[in-house]
Amino acid sequence: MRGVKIKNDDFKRIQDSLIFWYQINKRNLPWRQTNDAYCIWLSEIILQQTRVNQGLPYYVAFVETFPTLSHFANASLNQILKLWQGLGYYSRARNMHEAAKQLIHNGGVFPADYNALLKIKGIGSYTAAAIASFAFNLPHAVVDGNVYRVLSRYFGIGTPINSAVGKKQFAELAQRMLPGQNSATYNQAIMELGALICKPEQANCKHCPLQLGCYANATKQLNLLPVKTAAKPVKKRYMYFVLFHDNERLYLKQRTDKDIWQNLYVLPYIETATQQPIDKILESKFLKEFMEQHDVTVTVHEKTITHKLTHQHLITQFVNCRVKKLPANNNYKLSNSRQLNNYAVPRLIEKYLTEQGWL
DNA sequence: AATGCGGGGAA
DNA sequence: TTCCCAGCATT
Repeated sequence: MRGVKIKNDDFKRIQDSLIFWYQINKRNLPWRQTNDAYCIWLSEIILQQTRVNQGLPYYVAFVETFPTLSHFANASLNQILKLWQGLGYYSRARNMHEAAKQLIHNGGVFPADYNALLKIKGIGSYTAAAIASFAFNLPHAVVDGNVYRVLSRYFGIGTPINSAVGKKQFAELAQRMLPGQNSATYNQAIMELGALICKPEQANCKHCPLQLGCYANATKQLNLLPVKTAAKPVKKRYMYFVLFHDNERLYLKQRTDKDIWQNLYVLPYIETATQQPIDKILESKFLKEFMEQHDVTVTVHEKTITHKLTHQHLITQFVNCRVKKLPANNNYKLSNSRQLNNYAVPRLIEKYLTEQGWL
């Protein structure tokens, strides 16, 4: 990588090129039609680690269902989680709900100040800058995955973006790059360039407004930048879910541990340290007792389903246990098909229940 | 500084 | 398959 020597003269040209390109090529996205802090906040949280195409329908649904901060704050967490279902990283929904209640308690307005925004649950450096910029037109540079990519490639900066040093370096550079005028448009522009042109793979350099002067383009190192320290290998988990039901109602359990899917509902399950033949699971205490006490019709879903999360792979298998009448149980919540619509469940469970005709 | 947290789209 | 997405909280 080349040494980072940047003349301030370069900045004006880069800023103007980016903004000019953006005005012509920007996507028409609903959160770009507003400067309402609540809507900006909602969109930014939804878009954390989430592509626009995936988050867009959720944003529309949330604005529709909860038009204002106070609507959002007054909803129940379960209601919010249900609407969030399928989007992942559910702590975002929990943090938003807490933040909303807190904000309403303090008068119901978002602070027009970067450091005050930073104190709000679920708002980190990126989101604080985004809200400060897009809602209040304050001069704070956003630094997200797009910005890391564009800056590291253009300037040839090889500092790992997930190191403390790298974060500081890129944050300072991004802030220096920020124009005094039109900073909000510039922030949108550099992210849009990263999303549409300076993509992780197959960057479209031929149509890039910054191709002249771009280090990675000149040296053909697009695939080497940005630098990121290696991630840990994914962990494997083995989970066996059981659909206890009587055709009318089924058992659900809400997850409470600091683990995946916190606060969401799942079917009763057992987890094992290693993969087990399903017969072994059927003989386990978990199922055996139930089968001895009831007249059970067992149907095993023979194929295992691997549900891939970013940091762990869940090797799962489903068992259908039908009884004549499902009794109440202190460990589980009874739910019929209609009530099921009020409980947020992980995608994995949603798919199985849909397959089985419950959703 | 390291770790955990979802789900899906693109190549 | 692999990568990574408008990141953040916790330890």
